[in-house]
Amino acid sequence: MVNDRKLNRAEQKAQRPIQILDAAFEEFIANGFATARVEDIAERIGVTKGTIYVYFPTKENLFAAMIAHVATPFEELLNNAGDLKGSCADRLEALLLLFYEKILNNRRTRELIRFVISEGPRFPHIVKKHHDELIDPLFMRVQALLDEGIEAGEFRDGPAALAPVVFAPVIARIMETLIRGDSPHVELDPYIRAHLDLVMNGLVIKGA
Amino acid sequence: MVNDRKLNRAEQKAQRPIQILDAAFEEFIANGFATARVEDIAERIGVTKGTIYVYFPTKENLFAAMIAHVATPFEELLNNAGDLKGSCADRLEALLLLFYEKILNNRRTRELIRFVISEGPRFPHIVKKHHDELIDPLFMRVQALLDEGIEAGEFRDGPAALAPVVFAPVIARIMETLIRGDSPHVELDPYIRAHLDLVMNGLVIKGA
Amino acid sequence: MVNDRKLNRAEQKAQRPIQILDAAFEEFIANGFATARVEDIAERIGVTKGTIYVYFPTKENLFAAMIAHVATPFEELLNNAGDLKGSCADRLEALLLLFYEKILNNRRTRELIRFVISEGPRFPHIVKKHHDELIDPLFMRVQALLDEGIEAGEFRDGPAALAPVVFAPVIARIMETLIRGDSPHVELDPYIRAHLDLVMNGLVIKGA
Amino acid sequence: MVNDRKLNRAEQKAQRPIQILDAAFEEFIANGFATARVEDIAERIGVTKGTIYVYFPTKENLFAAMIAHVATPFEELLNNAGDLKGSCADRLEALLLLFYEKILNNRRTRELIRFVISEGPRFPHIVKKHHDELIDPLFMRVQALLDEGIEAGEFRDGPAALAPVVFAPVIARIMETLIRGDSPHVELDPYIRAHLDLVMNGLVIKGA
DNA sequence: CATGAATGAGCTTTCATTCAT
DNA sequence: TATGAATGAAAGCTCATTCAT
Repeated sequence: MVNDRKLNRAEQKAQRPIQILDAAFEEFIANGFATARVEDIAERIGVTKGTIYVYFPTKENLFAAMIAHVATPFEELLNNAGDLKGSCADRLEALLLLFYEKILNNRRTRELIRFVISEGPRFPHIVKKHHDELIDPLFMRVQALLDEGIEAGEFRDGPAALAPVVFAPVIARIMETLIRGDSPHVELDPYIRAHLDLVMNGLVIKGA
Repeated sequence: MVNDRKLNRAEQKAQRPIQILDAAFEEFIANGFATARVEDIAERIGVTKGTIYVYFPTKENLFAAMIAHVATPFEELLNNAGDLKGSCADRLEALLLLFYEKILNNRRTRELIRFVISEGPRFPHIVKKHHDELIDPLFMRVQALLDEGIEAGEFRDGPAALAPVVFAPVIARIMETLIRGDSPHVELDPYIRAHLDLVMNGLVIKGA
Repeated sequence: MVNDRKLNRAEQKAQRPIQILDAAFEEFIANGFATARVEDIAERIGVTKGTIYVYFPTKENLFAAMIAHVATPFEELLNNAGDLKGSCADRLEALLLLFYEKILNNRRTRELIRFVISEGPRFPHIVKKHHDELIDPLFMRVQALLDEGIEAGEFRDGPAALAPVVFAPVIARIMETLIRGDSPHVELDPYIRAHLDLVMNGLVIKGA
Repeated sequence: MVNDRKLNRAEQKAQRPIQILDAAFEEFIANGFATARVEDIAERIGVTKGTIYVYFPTKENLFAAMIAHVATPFEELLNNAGDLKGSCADRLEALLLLFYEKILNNRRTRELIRFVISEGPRFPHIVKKHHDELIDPLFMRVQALLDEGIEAGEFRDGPAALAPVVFAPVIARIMETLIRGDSPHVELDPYIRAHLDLVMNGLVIKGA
């Protein structure tokens, strides 16, 4: 019991920075960097302003730490993307579906992209980090698969085999979600089906 | 010359609001709504803070007016989009090229989209207006062409014929431009070619 | 006709300062000196800010001129007060009634007193002027009549024969009107009757 | 001494709002609501602007709180007024003397009346409160005593028995004090004597 | 560690005043 | 004379940040 409580306290303290970062995430997406108030972040977890400054020296610093915090799951995503099996077309399809599930369908990743667009001009390192650690690896992953498919004679060797274009509908859907929230113009399932259908018909060599 | 001077007073007055809106556009995209300073907007056109308030009662009001100001060219765009000729495939291609030229390649339109994403949560009417007057008409225009192509037997009647998916690479490219500025990962020409290639191969019935 | 119009124009110009002072009076009583806006004063007479400054160099100056303007009728009041006839008691009664009619019942005089109280601390010369030209002469007038009545054996020679006390109900009624506006606690007629009754019973020697 | 220091923190915090209200009182009577500067209020107690806003959300709010603060002593006054003994005439005299002492002779009460007159048009709730809680109860108290005296055969049953008229010299004297400050036209003692003398001679039935 | 009173720089907004026309 | 665009000195208010407890 005593042990338990001690552990809890210690654990609770260890949790504090994470609580703060989570609260900061919510407050920053709701209000943007400039408009969000440190006091409101503190209030979300039932502490006072001063406490935030125990853990983070400035608001800017807190913002950067929050970005790093919510960007963490990417590594996992990129790792999972390596385990696919089957034909190149099957793997491309699986990869795109994985992106819909892990990027679009994940609030943190989605809102991270909003930060990149809205705060990017004022926080260039966020943009750089976002590309170096998320976008570029994703594109490379897709491009590698496209190249492999061409080599294997599965995909047409045309200009169409450009990762950013193949990937574009995922991006566009994220944007729509960021802008419209949860009342989309077109349901997600038909959207994904149309995306895959277009890519498969546009890329795959029919006779193959 | 004499004429120039004669018109000066009246003209300058008529120009002032436009000067302000243009300056506001620059300052707001550079700093966002909350961070932009009214004084800096004034300085850009060589007047003082007070002058801004002669024309716009509040900063928020100025922001909204600026949005309306930069959104004006849309009407022109949508009008131009009606004059296309040729097969459905040709017209779809022409339409997409027009979008690249008029939307992606137009700084105002591009940055307008950044505002929609970054300030949307705090200015919901901007989002609504943007959709009602820009996005929805564009999608409807594309969808109408897709439907016409299917009816005419030019396009496959598959799930792929979904306007947002066909249009997605334009959106994705805008996003990349917003984020990376003028140093793109992939050059624009090959990107466009890949987009059109994918769409044509994915949609058009080959034998036709 | 031509003559008529010319005269009108000239007259109209001569009227301008008076129009401004009247408008200033209204605006200053509605909002106080600090809160009243020069622009609103101008608007009341259908001109623009600049016009006010053609006639009055500063807002403060305008305020002082307005005070002098609305204080003008006092001279007339004090002159009228000299023409009374009859016994001292009759003349005291007539004098008090005259005050009710000319001071209480005159919006300009009433509001002038509000200015003395509310702006007095910031405009000491208004207070001085108000006393030298209005209050002191009035008190002296009343006191002279009281002294005359005592001399004549009409009034008791007691401490009660103090002008400010005899005059007090007029002042108190002005205050009530300033504060409550047009919905008095007690109607004016019974109030005046009570005032005169008290004074006559308190002052006049019954057997006389 | 030790005690002094121990209580310091908690006490100082508890005192802060009162310090602010007292400072606000001084600044507002010196300059009026519109002209008074929050920064000057802060300076009076050796803090900065921001501190005021820790305790009061707006200047207007501070003003209203200040009014409530200085109006507190009224309750005490009205309670004291109930303990009088003796004949109706004696009690009336005692009551009027009490008013001179507690209302005229109390700077807070006096200046409160200035606020009612000068800021009343912009703060109607102050006027209402002032009447409901101060003026009306006072008049009712006086009127009750007058009625009792008439019933008891001590006072004449004439129109003179009107509380506002009987009370008027107190009001008028307050006004004079507000306007002239500490250099009155007539000394207070003879003024009060004249007031009581007039009332007693005007009201009391001599033979009684 | 956590608090929260206090700070002060900085921003929006107002408005008396000026001046070229 | 009259205008009204422009000014700029305030003033109210906010909030990231500090620090004694």
